[in-house]
Amino acid sequence: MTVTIRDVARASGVHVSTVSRTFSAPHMVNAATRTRVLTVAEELGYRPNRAARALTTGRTHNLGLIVADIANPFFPPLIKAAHSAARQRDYHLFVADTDEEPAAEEELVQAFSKQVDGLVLCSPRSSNKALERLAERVPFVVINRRLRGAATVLMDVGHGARLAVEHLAGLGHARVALVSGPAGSWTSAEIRTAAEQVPGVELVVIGPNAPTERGGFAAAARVRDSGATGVLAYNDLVAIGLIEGLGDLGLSVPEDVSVVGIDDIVPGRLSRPKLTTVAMPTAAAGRLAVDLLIQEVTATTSLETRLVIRDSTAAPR
Amino acid sequence: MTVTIRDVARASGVHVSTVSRTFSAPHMVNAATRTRVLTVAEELGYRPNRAARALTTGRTHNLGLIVADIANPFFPPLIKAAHSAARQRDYHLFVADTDEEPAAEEELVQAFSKQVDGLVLCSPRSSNKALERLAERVPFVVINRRLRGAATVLMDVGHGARLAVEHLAGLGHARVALVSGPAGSWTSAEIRTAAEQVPGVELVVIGPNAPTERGGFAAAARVRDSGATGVLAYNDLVAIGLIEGLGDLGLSVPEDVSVVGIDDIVPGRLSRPKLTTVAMPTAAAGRLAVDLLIQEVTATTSLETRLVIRDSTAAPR
DNA sequence: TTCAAGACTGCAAACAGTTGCACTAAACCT
DNA sequence: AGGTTTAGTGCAACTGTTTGCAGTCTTGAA
Repeated sequence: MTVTIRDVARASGVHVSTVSRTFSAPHMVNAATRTRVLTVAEELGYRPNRAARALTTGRTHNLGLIVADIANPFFPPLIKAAHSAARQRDYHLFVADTDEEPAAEEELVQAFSKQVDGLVLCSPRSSNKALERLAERVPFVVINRRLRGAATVLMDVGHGARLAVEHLAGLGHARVALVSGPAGSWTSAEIRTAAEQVPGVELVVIGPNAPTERGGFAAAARVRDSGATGVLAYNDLVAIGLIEGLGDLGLSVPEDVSVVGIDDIVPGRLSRPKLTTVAMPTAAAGRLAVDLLIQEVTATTSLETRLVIRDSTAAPR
Repeated sequence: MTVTIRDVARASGVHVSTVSRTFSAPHMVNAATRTRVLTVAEELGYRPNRAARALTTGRTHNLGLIVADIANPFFPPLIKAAHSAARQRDYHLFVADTDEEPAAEEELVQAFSKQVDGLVLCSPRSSNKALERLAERVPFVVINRRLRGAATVLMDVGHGARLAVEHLAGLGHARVALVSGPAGSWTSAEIRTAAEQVPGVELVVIGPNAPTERGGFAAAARVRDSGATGVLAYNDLVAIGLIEGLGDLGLSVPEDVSVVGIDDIVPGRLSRPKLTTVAMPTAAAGRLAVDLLIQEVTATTSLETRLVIRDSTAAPR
């Protein structure tokens, strides 16, 4: 049925080990034999069975990527970039979704451990010690979370948040609301610390909030009541929801309130007004994580973020 | 290093075959032995190696999903649903992106063939004969394309398009523009045929266009010149681009022109005006495709679409 | 001419599991 | 009591590939 290395060996009159070598160590086999084997293999449609190969070599040439929610617009560009980086080096990529459940995370890591050479974990929610335990089973790199001992890829939201608040300050906003994310989120803390350090603006924190449109929508009244004229939202979805909520309260953006989001997801570019936001280098992060994994280097990288100014910010009235 | 079936066998005083059976055929082993093996395995942290298992059984318990572009908002909900369906039955999912290149498609199918029990191909662009050839190597189910002999999951865009045009007609639009997609697209043809069948409206086709915002933006002038007051766009991105383009020409939606999109992607819900659109059951399609694959049934399914009326359509002036 | 080195290639033992077959006891029938 | 079934377990071959070792054949040098 399926054509194996033995079929190729038989058909080309050499031993299986020679066939094996023409694929995994071509320089060790005579040029003539090599081309003969290669053409026979081509004719027969032979492709080495990676699973079998993995058995002896211990390398599967597979990688895994675990995210909280595939359908969250933040992740697809990251997944795409990771896939492309993996593909370039002839790796295949498992993708998995934890549905925001930390338990699923651990389960998935375990399940993948024998089948991949490494994993990329995006913003993992598991405890430090759980992660340390898992690190013994399979190498991984973590995106968007600090974890000593593991390779990490960070996106410098802090810097981005500061840029955003400075931008608002520069426009003349003296009172800025921070519509924060879920309690205990590493990113949320990072944003807050950075935002607080900008001189000349009074920061009022509103939250915690769900990291969704609804979260933003629900925060609208509190934003209005805060007296802030500028807002930094936990992410673009929150920002979009907030803009809609403010609209329902009769406040328009950017005329009455300026809003800046974080992430630079596609819907932010498409919604009206076009969202001013902190662009996260998600594609770069995905690509880099995969490269680190394949090269087996343990490093901590911090990727730069930048501010994308569009139509949701302006000078206060 | 890594704990194998032999370690478990030794530690629990039975033969490897018994350990093997306690995992893959528990009813064949004595209850007492079974629990003993199980606890030992747990202590040692043993997990069966799926790749090794695949070697003898021929089943990998892996599935593959190939899409044109992971970052296109149309796909993530489908991927997520496919993943969740796979996970429920203890399958792992490879995800791959062809970057819109048919050649990559064939290459990926080949590369995956030995490593998966089946593949899901979303809107494959390869030729019929290429697909037929590939079908010999690995079972697959096709989404959004008719292919005799293969299991297919269709979403009935035709019906959706008809609903959309009827909706416009019902509002009083007598002349409707169809801003079509790329030449040769199955979907595009499907939409057109259906739209033409609605009585009482004059249909003008504008296209082909790139299936992106830019494609829609670029078509704005031709839409204005067509004299149509209602528009059905190839997809939501095109619709959003078109709305922006019309805006730049001084035409507002829905006051001057009504626009309906297709797909019901997230940005359509978030942009202003909120887009009236034909909802595609992408999640259902992903889930179903995986189920068909796992159950190895060859069926042709057509999923219903429905019209979601929001703010981008109204009666003409 | 003889030897050593080098280039290829074959042999066979892994890798981590599964599974048909054979074997042993115990239980069940007449 | 003797034969038959049945449950449980072990044995060993097999899956497709890699790889250390050993063997053969050239080739070049002394």
